[in-house]
Amino acid sequence: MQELCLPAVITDQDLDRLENILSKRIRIARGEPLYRAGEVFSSLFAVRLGHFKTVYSEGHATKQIIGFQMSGEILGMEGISRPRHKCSAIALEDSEVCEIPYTRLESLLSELPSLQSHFHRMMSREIDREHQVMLLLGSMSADQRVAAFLLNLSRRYEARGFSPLHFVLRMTREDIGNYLGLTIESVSRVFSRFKKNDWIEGLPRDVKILDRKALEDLCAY
Amino acid sequence: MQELCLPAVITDQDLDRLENILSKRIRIARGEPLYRAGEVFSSLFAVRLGHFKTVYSEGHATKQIIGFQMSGEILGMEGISRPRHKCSAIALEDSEVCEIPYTRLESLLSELPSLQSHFHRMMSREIDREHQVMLLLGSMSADQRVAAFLLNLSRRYEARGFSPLHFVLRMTREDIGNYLGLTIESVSRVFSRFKKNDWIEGLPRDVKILDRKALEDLCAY
DNA sequence: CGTGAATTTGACTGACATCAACTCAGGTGG
DNA sequence: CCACCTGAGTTGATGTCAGTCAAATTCACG
Repeated sequence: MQELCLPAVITDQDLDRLENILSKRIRIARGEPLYRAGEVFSSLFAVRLGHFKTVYSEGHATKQIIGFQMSGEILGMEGISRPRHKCSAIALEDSEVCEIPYTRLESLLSELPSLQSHFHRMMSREIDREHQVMLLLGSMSADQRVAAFLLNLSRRYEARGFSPLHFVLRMTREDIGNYLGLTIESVSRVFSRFKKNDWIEGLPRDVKILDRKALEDLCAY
Repeated sequence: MQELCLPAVITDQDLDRLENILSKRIRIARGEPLYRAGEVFSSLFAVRLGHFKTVYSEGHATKQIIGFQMSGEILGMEGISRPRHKCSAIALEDSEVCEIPYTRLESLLSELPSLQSHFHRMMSREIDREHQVMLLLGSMSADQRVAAFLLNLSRRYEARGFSPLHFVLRMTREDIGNYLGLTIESVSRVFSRFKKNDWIEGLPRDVKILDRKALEDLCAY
């Protein structure tokens, strides 16, 4: 339940109803899609366990990774506006989600003003997150992008009670590069540079942040 | 009222109430902010007349133009998640908006399921729009970005009943460059190239699209 | 161990940025 | 009415950061 960060004003009775909606759990194996671009939208999903990437694909070859989702985050909000998903959500490891049928959620929102308000904040936060990515893609150097990426993961793990300075990258260099608008090689070179500066260690997948401030200063510049 | 594209199922009585909320009009002179980053969020705004740009500013020098809004589009949704705006909305010409006090909108949404559903689709569409911008910034060449930008404007003017092939750019080259992650000079060079190819004419501000297909093919590549 | 995928590293290239000069339109004041 | 100014836009010369191509290395897994 904490995934939705429900405000305290919601009553136990309300929670029961929400619990009811959230009851259906789904397991997704590593590499498998939770949903695919083109499929009919019908539910949101709350990540319970594991990690996902969401991939936007416009027509032909062009693919863009829109974000990486970890436990407690919501998948599928981009589908609300249209009959069909325009993104795919792929599990980066064996994962588990709760399905939230959208029509049932909507009727519940009408009855629970505080849940409605919470839901709107959640969508708005997604918009805000994307603004940050646009800033990153629009005006940061390769080094700044990777630093911002690491700091973002760091903050999110910290918010979930994990170490903000030591975590495992669940995605490949290719995924990171695609997300940050860089090539694999550039991402790799930046990591090597950070390592040489003693800002991080333990690559490739296992990351220890040694000098958080250096990374922050780099982004702030 | 057509700005919100209200579904037909809403009754006249409902409309009266919405009309009530939307009654307050505000005029904004060219170059003036409708709201500024840091101000307390309290309302959404529906653009009635004119054009705006929304600028995201993180801390110090970094500014990123997030989008350009024209009549019929909604401003301020990024503020819902937080006490204060993180964007500024600046009028690109003398403009007029309707203020939509957010708390009143929220209570109305609870009462009108179809309006609620419409509002969610609107936020989702904004998320989807930003995905497209991320694709553009993450993996398109300078030429493709400018072409995509022109085609996007073209479609939006067409949807409003204006000519899709002849319109005026309300924003400067600097604004366009910032939005597309390019410099002024690069934007200018791309326009010149398009002009030389006879794909467009009538620069600088007045744009006639002569070969829409060429632009589309360029993006689709 | 051996095989293929992921990652790193190096040499070279190219697209866009940077720096700088120039053009043009609009507004102002003499 | 025109000289002047200012800011937007264009164009050219040069520089650089990240992409491309290629090879080496490490890692995961049978």
